[in-house]
Amino acid sequence: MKTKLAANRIAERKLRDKQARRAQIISAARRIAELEGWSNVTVRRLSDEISYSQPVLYAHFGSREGILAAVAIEGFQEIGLALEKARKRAKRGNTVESVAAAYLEFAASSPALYEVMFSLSLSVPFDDPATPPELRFAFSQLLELFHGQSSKPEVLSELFWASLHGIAELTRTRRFPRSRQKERVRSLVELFTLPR
Amino acid sequence: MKTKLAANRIAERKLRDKQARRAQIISAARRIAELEGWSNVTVRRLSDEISYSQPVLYAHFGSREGILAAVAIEGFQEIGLALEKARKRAKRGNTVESVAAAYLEFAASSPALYEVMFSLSLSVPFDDPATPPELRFAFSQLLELFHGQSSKPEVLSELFWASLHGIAELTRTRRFPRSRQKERVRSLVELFTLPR
DNA sequence: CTAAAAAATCTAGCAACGCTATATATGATT
DNA sequence: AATCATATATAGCGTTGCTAGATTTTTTAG
Repeated sequence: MKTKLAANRIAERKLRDKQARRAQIISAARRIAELEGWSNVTVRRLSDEISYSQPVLYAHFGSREGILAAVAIEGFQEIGLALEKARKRAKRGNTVESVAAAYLEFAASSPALYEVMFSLSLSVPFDDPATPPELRFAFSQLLELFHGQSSKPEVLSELFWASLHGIAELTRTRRFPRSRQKERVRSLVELFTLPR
Repeated sequence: MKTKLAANRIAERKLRDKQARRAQIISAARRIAELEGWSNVTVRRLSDEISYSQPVLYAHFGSREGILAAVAIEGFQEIGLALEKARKRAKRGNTVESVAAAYLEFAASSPALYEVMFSLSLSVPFDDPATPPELRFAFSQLLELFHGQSSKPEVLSELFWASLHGIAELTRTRRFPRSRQKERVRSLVELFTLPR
């Protein structure tokens, strides 16, 4: 009897260790990516950083891409929370602007994270049930914005999302000069808050 | 004297050969990318396809990334021409819709090409003089659309471009269901043709 | 026409990558 | 304390981008 309880505690500790290491790996990947780009996030480099051999990483994530996917999902969770916060904080009628600003702020402040969220081919439709809940939650924050406002809230929020993504991406890759960013956002908000 | 002329003809022929091979390489890269994805476009594979050894490719492009960049520029040239055609063909007042459709059609019909056009870090601002003319021409087609229409044509066309790019990208990576594509485009056109 | 010079091309190999079969060490069980 | 299971490491495979050096081909010049 006593042994069973002990075994349980041991199993729990092992689980904790496992999760801690998983978090370490993800965190190291994010840090390196943000500082040196994703091409420097190699399995060898990560295994160095966490002082374990390579196969340990493969036990956790299966592949290098699995690691990136985990980081991407963390990113979707964070952007979802950021958008929710922005939406709830905003004064009535200001939600679109507030959310747009939060979205672009997120993309600009963690460019590598944002990059991996969309460069990966984990690529599943947003409304698919197989889609990770973090993604659905993030998108639901955009949906929320146009819920009562329009006859086609899905279409409008997809469009809004596409616009934000386009701005974020073209800014990240330096196609857009940062100088006009404020005007761009102002125009965007105007377009999406016009009476319809 | 005769020798000099002969030397000239030889130089010309060499130049032609060189350009032909360059075109072969770019073409092979595009074909493979479109059929099997960019990860299968390796320098060895390309050197096989054109029946030359690897160093020849490096003499032409300097690096694998150089090859991709050349493909990307070809892509910008083509999309520029496609947009110009669409703009000129359109009936008065229909230009926005026509160009939007052409843009998305281009992205959808050559996804790998479109991917490399934006995934690369050749990344230079659009109005920078160092930017390849192919890019500037493509963007000028969008600028043209809002030239008289708005007080800030740059901002509006940047916004339009971002929206199109967002839609293209989120469709390419299957985040957007194709089913609503028509409605998305209709809404987009509405937004950008509203009296302002 | 032939030998030297130049240009074009290939061979062979390096370092780094993702990934894994196999061996070894560590920890739990009886 | 001996056995078993689990965790971890070593070492290596095949492939990649890239390049130094050897070799062949083409051009030039006597």
